[in-house]
Amino acid sequence: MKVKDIAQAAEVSPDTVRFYTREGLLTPQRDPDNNYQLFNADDLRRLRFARKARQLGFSLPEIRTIMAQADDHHSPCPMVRDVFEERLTEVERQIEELQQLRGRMRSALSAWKDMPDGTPDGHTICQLIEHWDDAPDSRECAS
Amino acid sequence: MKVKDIAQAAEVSPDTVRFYTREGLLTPQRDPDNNYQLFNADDLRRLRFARKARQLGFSLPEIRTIMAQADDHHSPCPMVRDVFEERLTEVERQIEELQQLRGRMRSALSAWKDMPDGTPDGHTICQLIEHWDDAPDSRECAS
DNA sequence: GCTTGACCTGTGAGTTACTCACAGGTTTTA
DNA sequence: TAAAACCTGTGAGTAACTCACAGGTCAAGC
Repeated sequence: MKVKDIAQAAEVSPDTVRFYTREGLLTPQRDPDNNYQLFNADDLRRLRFARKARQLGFSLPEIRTIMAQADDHHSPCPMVRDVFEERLTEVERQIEELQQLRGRMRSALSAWKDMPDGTPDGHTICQLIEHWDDAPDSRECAS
Repeated sequence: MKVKDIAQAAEVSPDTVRFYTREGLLTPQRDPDNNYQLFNADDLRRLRFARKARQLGFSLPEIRTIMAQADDHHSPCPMVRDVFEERLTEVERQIEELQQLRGRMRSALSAWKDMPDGTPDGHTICQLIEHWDDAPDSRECAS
């Protein structure tokens, strides 16, 4: 398989394939004639694995580590589970944050709509935003 | 006010102040003696406005445009509202996505915990991830 | 045999909103 | 007066790609 083939098979862009290769996640053979990269079924499995791991929130360095451990016949289990749980916590934090943001945005929009003719002047808008209550996460920053 | 003063007043880092200045969001005077940047109350208002707009999801270019329109005595209203509604939609989409991700992660973790001794081998983990059902957003990609 | 188009190669830069580092000048404090 | 704390501009680093460029290779049609 050449770049475009494996890219299509894994539903990613050829650029992503090249990028992953540069990053060492894929290590294709070379066609001695033309120096083209040749990917095999194992490369495809690794690429698909990488994509799914990305969807689950693993970073590329993490994925690289997992793959390296698997290649060395070590179980990447404990590490994977740790990272996984960290990621879950992070995802939950992000959901909270976004939900709060959504709430603030909705009340801003309704404040907007309650305006006399629905088109306040620039001043009013600036005041709306300026008098926004300071983010609830300003206290978290100290961590 | 010098950099550190305005930074403290707006609760941001001096680096952020310098960055915003570089980006043209702030246009301080200069002390002719030492070339230090001198910020006034208006700069502080702009900085606070920018920070709050950022919390509401506006990008720096958007904020720059809003401020420029306000400076020209144009009402930035319609644009602001449009951007705002787009951002709200985007935030809601992100919440959905993260909630689905959370669901998938939780079921992965529980599948994990149901394993015989809680420590499956690398193979099992890889299979867990490899047989992950392809992201629900793979259909959205076509847009 | 030759042109055209699609593919390949490596590399470097752009994206976002900062953050950090560096090297050197200035001001304040002890 | 010396050290600490601030200032200056600039350049690089962050994550995970994406895009662009310049040039090499290959398959198909004429």
